[in-house]
Amino acid sequence: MELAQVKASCPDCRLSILCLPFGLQPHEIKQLASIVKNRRPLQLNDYLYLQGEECLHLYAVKSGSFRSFILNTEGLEQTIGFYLPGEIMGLDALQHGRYSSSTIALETGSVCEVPLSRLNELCGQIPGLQIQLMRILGKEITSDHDQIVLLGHRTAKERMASFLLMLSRRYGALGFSNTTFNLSMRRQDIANFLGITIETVSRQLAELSKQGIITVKQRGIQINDLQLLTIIVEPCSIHD
Amino acid sequence: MELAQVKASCPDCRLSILCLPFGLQPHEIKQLASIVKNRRPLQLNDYLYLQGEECLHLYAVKSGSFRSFILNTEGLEQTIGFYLPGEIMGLDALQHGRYSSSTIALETGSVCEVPLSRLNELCGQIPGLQIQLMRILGKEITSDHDQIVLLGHRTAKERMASFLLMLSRRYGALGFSNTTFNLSMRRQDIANFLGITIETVSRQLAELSKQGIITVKQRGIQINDLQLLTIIVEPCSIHD
DNA sequence: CGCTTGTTTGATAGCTCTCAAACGCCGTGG
DNA sequence: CCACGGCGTTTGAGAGCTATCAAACAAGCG
Repeated sequence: MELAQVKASCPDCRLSILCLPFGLQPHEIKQLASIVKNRRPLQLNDYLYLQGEECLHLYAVKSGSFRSFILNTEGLEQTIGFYLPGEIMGLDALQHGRYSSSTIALETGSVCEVPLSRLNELCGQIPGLQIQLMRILGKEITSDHDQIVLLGHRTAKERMASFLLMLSRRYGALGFSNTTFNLSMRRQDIANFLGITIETVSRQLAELSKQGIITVKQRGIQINDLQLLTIIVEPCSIHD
Repeated sequence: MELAQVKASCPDCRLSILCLPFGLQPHEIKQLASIVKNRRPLQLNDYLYLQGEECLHLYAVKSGSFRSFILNTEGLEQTIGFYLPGEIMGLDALQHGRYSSSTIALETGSVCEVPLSRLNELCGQIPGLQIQLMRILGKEITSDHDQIVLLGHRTAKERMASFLLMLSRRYGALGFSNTTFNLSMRRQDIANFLGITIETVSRQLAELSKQGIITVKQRGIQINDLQLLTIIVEPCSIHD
């Protein structure tokens, strides 16, 4: 039995400025909250949804973190992305109404469940909600494009630096430290996401650590020099 | 002076089943057509829009083909995707209202210009249009995810085969031959898109040609064995 | 015909993968 | 409290794929 199918409280949620309610009037946020439900918390390795499943809901991360991945014909996982609080999951189902990836909890976490049909109705009534949904979709697209550039044109060191900077920015935007954080994913997940092997991830982290740019303690990451990390990603040299 | 700023004729357009009008009622399609304008044709290497420019319009390809790319801090182009007739360009601007990539004509072609503000209004009035726009955005996201998988986990040969199959499918969907077509892009564009070098593109095409799977004559491609090409992309082996 | 641009082909170097083994953390159980 | 085993991670050595560099080749055009 579902225990926690209670109404969400978007008006009081500290994540609302990153999430669907952004830019809406208080009464509109209440309308939105009325269709959103809190799902029972998920534990490590619980599936939020499965690839191929009919998509009836989008999900917003309330707490914890998630990993989405695609299974190829050989049955191998290929990690597509990670989700942190305030981010929307399930957007890849909008084309055909079925999730084209699976999403799994990387740690204990909770999500808000948004019924797709009700959301579509509400978009017709609240122009600002439609705009914000478009913005979120646009963000997904631009971040996918960034990932395409990363995978197409970056070395292992640059990928690793870029990954750490991306997490730094996202944690920072959430109000957490942008220099000290814990990785919620395994090395294997990072490697798969970056299109390299876990050995290469390990070696690049060791290298950055040896240079003093970061400090690594298991899942714990401390960035000692954000600027150096940025320079690795964007050499800014002028040779064409 | 703009010469061809005439109204678009979505109701008569053979691409409408692939494009924004899909699923709409005839009178709704007329409404849509009333806000869409035909822009003057573009020639090879004409820019449709520039990265960083304010986004006032989305564009649908009417004829020809286009390439979108991102300039990195070193001034190097990184090709994000190619657009064929019926496809929508500019979606990556929905996040911030500015194009995050540039798009350029690969040959003489024409586009339909869709004012973003009018489109948003119309989405509020026509639920089906909002749905279809979501579907198109979802398609962009899933195809970006496919590209992420390709760049993250595929060899040069698999990338080349996958690229040809993708074009085959898209040309087929347009009613053209799915086995014989001309590449509108240079080898350099293909290489950049696939995250490999032009020499590798050339070698892989030569290899596929030597195996008799395809026949290459300059830009002309003929696929002699679609099934073999598919097997290269999806080995379907069962080892985990 | 010569120039420019784009493509193909060849030889070598280098980055990352693969394979292998050691290491460390952490739970369980004696 | 400590031994043990499982899992994830780190480290090392060698191979392989693709990039790089170089030059020949083809096509289009004045």
